[in-house]
Amino acid sequence: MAGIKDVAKKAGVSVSTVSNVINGRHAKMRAETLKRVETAIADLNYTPNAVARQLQSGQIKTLGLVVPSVANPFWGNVSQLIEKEAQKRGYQVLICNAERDPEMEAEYLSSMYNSSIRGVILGSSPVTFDHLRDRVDQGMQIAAFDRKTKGAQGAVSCSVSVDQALGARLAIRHLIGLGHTRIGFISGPIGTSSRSSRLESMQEVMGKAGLEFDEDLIWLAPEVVGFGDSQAAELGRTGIRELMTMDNPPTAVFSVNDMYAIGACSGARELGFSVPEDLSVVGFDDIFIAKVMEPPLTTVRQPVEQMSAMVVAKLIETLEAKGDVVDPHIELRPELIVRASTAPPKNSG
Amino acid sequence: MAGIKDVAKKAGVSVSTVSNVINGRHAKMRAETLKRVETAIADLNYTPNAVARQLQSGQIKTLGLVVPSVANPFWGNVSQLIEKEAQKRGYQVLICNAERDPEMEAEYLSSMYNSSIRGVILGSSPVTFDHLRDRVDQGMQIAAFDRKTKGAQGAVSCSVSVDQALGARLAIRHLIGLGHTRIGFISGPIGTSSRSSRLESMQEVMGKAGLEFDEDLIWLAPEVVGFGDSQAAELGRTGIRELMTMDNPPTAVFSVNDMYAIGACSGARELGFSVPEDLSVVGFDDIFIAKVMEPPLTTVRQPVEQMSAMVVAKLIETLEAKGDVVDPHIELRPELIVRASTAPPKNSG
DNA sequence: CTAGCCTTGTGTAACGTAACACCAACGACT
DNA sequence: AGTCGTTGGTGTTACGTTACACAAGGCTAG
Repeated sequence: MAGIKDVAKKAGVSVSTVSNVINGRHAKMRAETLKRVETAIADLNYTPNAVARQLQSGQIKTLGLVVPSVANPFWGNVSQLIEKEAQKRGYQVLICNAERDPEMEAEYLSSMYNSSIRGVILGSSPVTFDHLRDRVDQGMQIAAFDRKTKGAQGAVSCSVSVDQALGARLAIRHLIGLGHTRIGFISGPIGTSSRSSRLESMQEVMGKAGLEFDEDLIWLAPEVVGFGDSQAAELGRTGIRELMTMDNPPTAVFSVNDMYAIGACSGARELGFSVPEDLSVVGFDDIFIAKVMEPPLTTVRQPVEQMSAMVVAKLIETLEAKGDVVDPHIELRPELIVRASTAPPKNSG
Repeated sequence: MAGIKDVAKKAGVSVSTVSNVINGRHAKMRAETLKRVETAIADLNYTPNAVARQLQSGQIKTLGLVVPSVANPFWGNVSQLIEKEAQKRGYQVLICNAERDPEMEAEYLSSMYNSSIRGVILGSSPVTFDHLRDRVDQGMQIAAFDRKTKGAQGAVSCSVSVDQALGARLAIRHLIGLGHTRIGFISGPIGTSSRSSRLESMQEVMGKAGLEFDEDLIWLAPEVVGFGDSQAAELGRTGIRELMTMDNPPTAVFSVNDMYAIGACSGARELGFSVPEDLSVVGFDDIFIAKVMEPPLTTVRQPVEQMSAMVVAKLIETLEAKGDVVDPHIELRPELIVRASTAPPKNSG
């Protein structure tokens, strides 16, 4: 409860002097005065009020981070990496679970804006940015974690992402290379840029390979506003059940992320199919579970450590730069990690 | 950038009037005045500055949440549940990953204190509270999510947890009931209250059952300051390797949480042991993966939805209450979920 | 006719800090 | 002796909001 004034009084100096001490500007200060102030601070157990500081300076060293849900280990991991990187640079991070709901997203951004936060990382960015337009106009800097600018209509000032299309290509080519021709796709609603890229790229690769692309093999979870990712595995399970009980089921399936893939493996097993003998499964992200599950999951790895470090760097650079940031849009290459959940289809082997 | 003054000028009223409008105190206001103010607000795209509000009121509707790491799906899930519950009551949540490091914990608490946050939920509470004593003395209210007051020395003002000892009892009795006599324990460093409760209870149950408790069967990960939970599965894998390559390996293992259990299953498989035939594994928490992994994991479930709702309620009540809170310490019953990772030991079957 | 009371606002002092301009004392130099 | 520069500070304003006391004008009642 002690304020700078109390310290000043106790030390017998002015508030300005105390302020100078707090902010390390004691170069031209007598050692004795400095010591008096420091003792007063210690005696009163004084710590500067961050709120008042902020109001005065107008600055705040906090970054916003909007993710679908930290209940998904991918986003949990990313959140922690981003927080750590930001901390290194003296920034805090405010994590928000927006559950891919544009309305929540808009609300979080407003609330951040009102708290003077001016830099936000969007983990899973929406297809359109209309709902964030006002914030952008007010000067918020938005960094995207999953897309390049395409379609962002100038709303995004920097971005770091994996080449989504390449990721899907790697996955599908791998399956085609194994001899699969009927390949399914399992995903939640296509409400984000990354998801639509992955699906489109899959269709393209199959087309180029001269394979028929059966629309029935695309399974999308029903559109629910505000679902967390905790149910993603459940949805994957439901999806694979519907796909595998069709007349002409797929022999392989590409999941939009590892959570759905885990669910798909589990669901297939329940129906008596074994992975990879009866069904090959490829995921996306390479969350830690992919390696330790049974069978270990073949998946497309995103280099999250590198990506996290880079978004934080780019966003802070954007925030602090006077002029333009060099090379604000970075796209990294994902990597296919082949493990044991994929194999040639039965009848071809 | 528009402030309340700009609005006042534009609407031709005083700042007080604008403030009244913002805060919904327009009961005794002429409709025409109200409308003028509202139009001015809309025209200027004005939104109140949260920082200034806070400074003025001294109040802030934000709760701190300190967890080991949101990279662990258990804590990711809990974080989201707590955030949701807090939101219902008009509070925001500031999530911090302290990685079970007392120093980080202390730093986060200080930083929160300086930002006027007065209520904090400690997800995984440390064995001692010495490093937080100063904050408590300054009036911060701490809610524990994993223990009753025992040992908290008055530092914790409310708590909601599962009966840790009961959870361990359920797990060990289940294994004993199946005929196991050599039961291992796998965990990270015993740096938290919940972990030591679980281990102690395990030893007690085995003693009462007349079973020898072999100290060699306790595997603890090496003490590393500031490890996240992302490596927990890896550690479980390492742990089971060491245990299973002993001269007289265990036939069952109780893991301090599901992450270690997943790692243990994976590590056992790598050595050629199958779960549950050669080794039974019991986890703790019941994270979503437990259900979908292969084999599905037998584990002790914590009712996290209920617990999350309750801590938030108790903490807010503590914060807002004038007097004492009724029944501030709640202990819920965990539940053993028997799935397929446990079976009778080979030689007994 | 005036005291008293509503109605509908207004003016100003906080909240805790940082920035900026300013100032007293003293020695050195011309 | 007067001027200048340096050292080591000080006083005040502003940040954007809310709270609280108060005021102008009209209406009512005795």
